[in-house]
Amino acid sequence: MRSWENDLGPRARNYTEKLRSAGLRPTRQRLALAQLLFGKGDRHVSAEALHEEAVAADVPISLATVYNSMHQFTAAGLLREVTVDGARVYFDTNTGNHHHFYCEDDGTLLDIDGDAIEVRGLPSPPHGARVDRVDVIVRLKRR
Amino acid sequence: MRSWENDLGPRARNYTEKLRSAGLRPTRQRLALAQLLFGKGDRHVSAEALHEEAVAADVPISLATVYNSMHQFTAAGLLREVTVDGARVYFDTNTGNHHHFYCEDDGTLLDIDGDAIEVRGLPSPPHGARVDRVDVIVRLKRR
DNA sequence: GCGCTATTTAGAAATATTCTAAATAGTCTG
DNA sequence: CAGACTATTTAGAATATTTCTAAATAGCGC
Repeated sequence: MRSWENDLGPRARNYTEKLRSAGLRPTRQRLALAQLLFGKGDRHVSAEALHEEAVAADVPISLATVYNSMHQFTAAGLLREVTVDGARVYFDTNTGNHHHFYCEDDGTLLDIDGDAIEVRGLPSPPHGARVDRVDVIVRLKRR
Repeated sequence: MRSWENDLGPRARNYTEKLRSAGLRPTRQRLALAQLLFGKGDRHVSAEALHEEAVAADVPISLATVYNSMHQFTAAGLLREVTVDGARVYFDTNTGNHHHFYCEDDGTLLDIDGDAIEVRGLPSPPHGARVDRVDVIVRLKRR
């Protein structure tokens, strides 16, 4: 038995269902990514980093598939994209109401509970547009 | 007399002073960019777009110089970088307290006066970090 | 298992940005 | 204003991230 099969373990069925209800076939690659992403706590991860994790866990997967899957997960509401610097996109496993601290020095992200924050005085959107989401990014520097 | 010299016109001295007080030599390229950027109202512009404008105005300038200058202007506090989607960086001539509407359909940016908005309940930053800036991005979709 | 289609893949391509080192242009001095 | 000194600009190569392509593979229903 190969390692990636072993690693999926008894939880595999959970993600199988999760993917199926999102309308995504539970392939080995998507199951492995789901496990890495949702297996333990909220995460902020780049495609490149996730690919490295998968490879390190002996899951054979290409970078293109990681990108494909991340976008499919995002479209299905399983992930959210976070853009904080022009350089790369992070995928956030927390899809609930929340915002972010962004540490400009080391590029780390930290969740801020959405219920803790209130944004007042927002002007109404221009004609013909509706508000899709409000993102608050608190940019940090080392003191 | 070449066109870019002509185009700089009587305002050139203003930007000369503006650049000098920012610690930047008033070169022809920087003067032309300053004119394009600050000549009329607040703007959100990408390096590529600004380069095209300059070329269209018969200002001989390379894309590398546009990038260099934008970063120098930003470091000098004359511009601000705005990141809304991973694809590119916008340079914003409004360096005051404000936020943005971002139209996801066509990529346009619109300023929101910073005094109109209040963000309440912000948690204190993690130990050793200070808040550099709070960015509010209101993402819009067509209705 | 068979066949159908979705998915994955390697590698090329596209896009945005940065780097390099050689040429050019401001500025200061006399 | 010529000469020298250094900052700036430049073309083009390099890098980084993400997307595309079309060929191979793998789920899944029968």
